[in-house]
Amino acid sequence: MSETIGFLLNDTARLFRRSFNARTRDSGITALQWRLITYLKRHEGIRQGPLAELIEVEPITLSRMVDRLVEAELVERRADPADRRAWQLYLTARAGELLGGMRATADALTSEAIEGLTAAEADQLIDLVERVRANLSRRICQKEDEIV
Amino acid sequence: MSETIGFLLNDTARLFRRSFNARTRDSGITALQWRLITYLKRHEGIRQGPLAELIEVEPITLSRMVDRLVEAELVERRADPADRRAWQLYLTARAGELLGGMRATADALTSEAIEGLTAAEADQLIDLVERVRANLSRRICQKEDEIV
DNA sequence: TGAATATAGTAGCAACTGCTATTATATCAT
DNA sequence: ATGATATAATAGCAGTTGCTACTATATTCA
Repeated sequence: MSETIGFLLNDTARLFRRSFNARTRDSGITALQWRLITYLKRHEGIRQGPLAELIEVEPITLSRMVDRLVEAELVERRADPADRRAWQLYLTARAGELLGGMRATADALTSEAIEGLTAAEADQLIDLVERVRANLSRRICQKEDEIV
Repeated sequence: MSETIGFLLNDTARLFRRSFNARTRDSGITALQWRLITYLKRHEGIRQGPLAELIEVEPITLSRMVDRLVEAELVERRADPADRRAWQLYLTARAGELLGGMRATADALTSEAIEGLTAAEADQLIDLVERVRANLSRRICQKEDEIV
């Protein structure tokens, strides 16, 4: 049964996404797009590479998410004056407008998800998952090759 | 910060998948395909619908995973003699051969993921995530509509 | 300065996921 | 028995994710 943790986390994360997306379908924005926007909110002007590293996805994954957000007029790419290969990312005014409602939705979903957990248990959940993430994140940085 | 749990779970699950896939690339089988096979191992002859419900994905999602596994000659669809709309799913001999190696890989990855956690903490992690999953799963079954 | 190397980002391909709509078959009610 | 409804599975469309390979630009070092 030792594979349970990985599958369990995967299932739970998927249910989270599904629930969030079901509630925000009208807005046309998904859970993961919203997440990207919240990161961007605190790092305006960041380049794609560092942002990809920050949220631990591959650059190409981020690139495509940005494509869609630009298409939806939520994010703006501006040329980096210091490096002609790079883009700097900025939120549009429209993104700012969306943030409030999304936040309320996310808060409500989170409350429902941790229903029945004490505050201490919720804290511990976060702590434990963060430790697991750190373990896996370290592995990824080692590129898996050295492990065999 | 209350959206953290959802994102945290999502990130961690993704890192899990990535790590697993990096180790099993040679075999040509992904983490999620392997998971489906382990379920099938214990429910041979099950139909697609009930299996989709069991692993809590949409029927169409399962249908496509089965498509690929059939293509890879790991799963076999047999017509249900009692219902001409339905398929019964069976593992092939080839799937059985793969299971052993995969299991070892999954076990190793799990150990690394929970490195630094005591046995009690690992148990608690599973317990807490399962409770969250149950909360979300209940929501999904209510179809989200009644919640507004 | 000019060649080798590194970095920022993207293209093609493919797997996973779900929504809405559709087809084929089964069941139920009249 | 037949018409209405329900169920099993799939088709089209789209978002997320990552691998490998590639282009364009920057940096380094010889």
